[in-house]
Amino acid sequence: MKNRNLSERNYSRQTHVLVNAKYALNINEIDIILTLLTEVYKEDKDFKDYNFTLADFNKKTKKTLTSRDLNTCVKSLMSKPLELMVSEQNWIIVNWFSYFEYNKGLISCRFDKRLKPFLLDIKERFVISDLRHILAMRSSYAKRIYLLLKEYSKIGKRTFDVEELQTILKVPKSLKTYSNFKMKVLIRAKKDIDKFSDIKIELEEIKQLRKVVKITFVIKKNDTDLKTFIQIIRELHPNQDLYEYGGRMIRCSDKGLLYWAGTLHNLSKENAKKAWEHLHENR
DNA sequence: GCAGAAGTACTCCGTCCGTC
DNA sequence: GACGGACGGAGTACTTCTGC
Repeated sequence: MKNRNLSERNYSRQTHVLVNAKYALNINEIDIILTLLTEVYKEDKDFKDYNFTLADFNKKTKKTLTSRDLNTCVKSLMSKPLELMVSEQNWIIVNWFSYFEYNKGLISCRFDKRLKPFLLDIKERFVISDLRHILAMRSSYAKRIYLLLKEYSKIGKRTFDVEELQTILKVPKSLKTYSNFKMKVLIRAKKDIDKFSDIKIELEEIKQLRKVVKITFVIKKNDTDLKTFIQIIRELHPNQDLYEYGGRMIRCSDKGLLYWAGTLHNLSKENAKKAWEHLHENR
């Protein structure tokens, strides 16, 4: 079996149809899918078998999954197909993966071939997402809503019927009640998206009498200031390689100071300022 | 008064983390 | 990598509030 570790790539693309598919997954299930989507390349003609170690997966996602966790997660994932609405007269119900194997620490899997039109050789509307933004979010609904809104970030807003959004997210019965839905889904999603992603959202409720029937998400570029950005890096990526400058890797200490990974010496004040501005601009 | 939103408290279960 | 306990998020149901 050819072994190929996970790449350091963080970007993936999905078609509009796939982003808007109806499915309900928990955090780890979504993270597994989105992590493996970063291994799908634009020029790929077909899906490959992805072979990697559990340690490699944990390294890329900053998780600490055990083989037991993975087993639970994959079993759950394989029992939750997604529903793709290609058009009004054309829908597909399919699993994300055709198989998932774990053997002595080595994981092997392959996306289901039915997903090819939605992940390979994409010509229609698609969404590019940065795995780092999505992995940081704590709510599974935040991850889904982020992808749904990312597609419309250039337009600046997206309106959903409340019921339509609940259907796409496949929320349980108790979250069909708007107050529960707002508190457990919308507000939590806004909090995570504002804090961790490249967009910021505002919620506008459209009512018929007293009933909220539509929600408009107003989408803005997240201009999180440098101070907050440094705080996020301190919290989420302490002592990890951030970027290479002049052949040397730069890291951030848990105190928020940038240092050279090789020598452990702090950057000069001037270099640190330039480096933070570079990281902030390219976040 | 009624319908729907808002708020709160509770349970359950998955995830995380420390230990081995 | 496995295990067990702690913790927090998800889900649920109930009461209170608000506006038509």
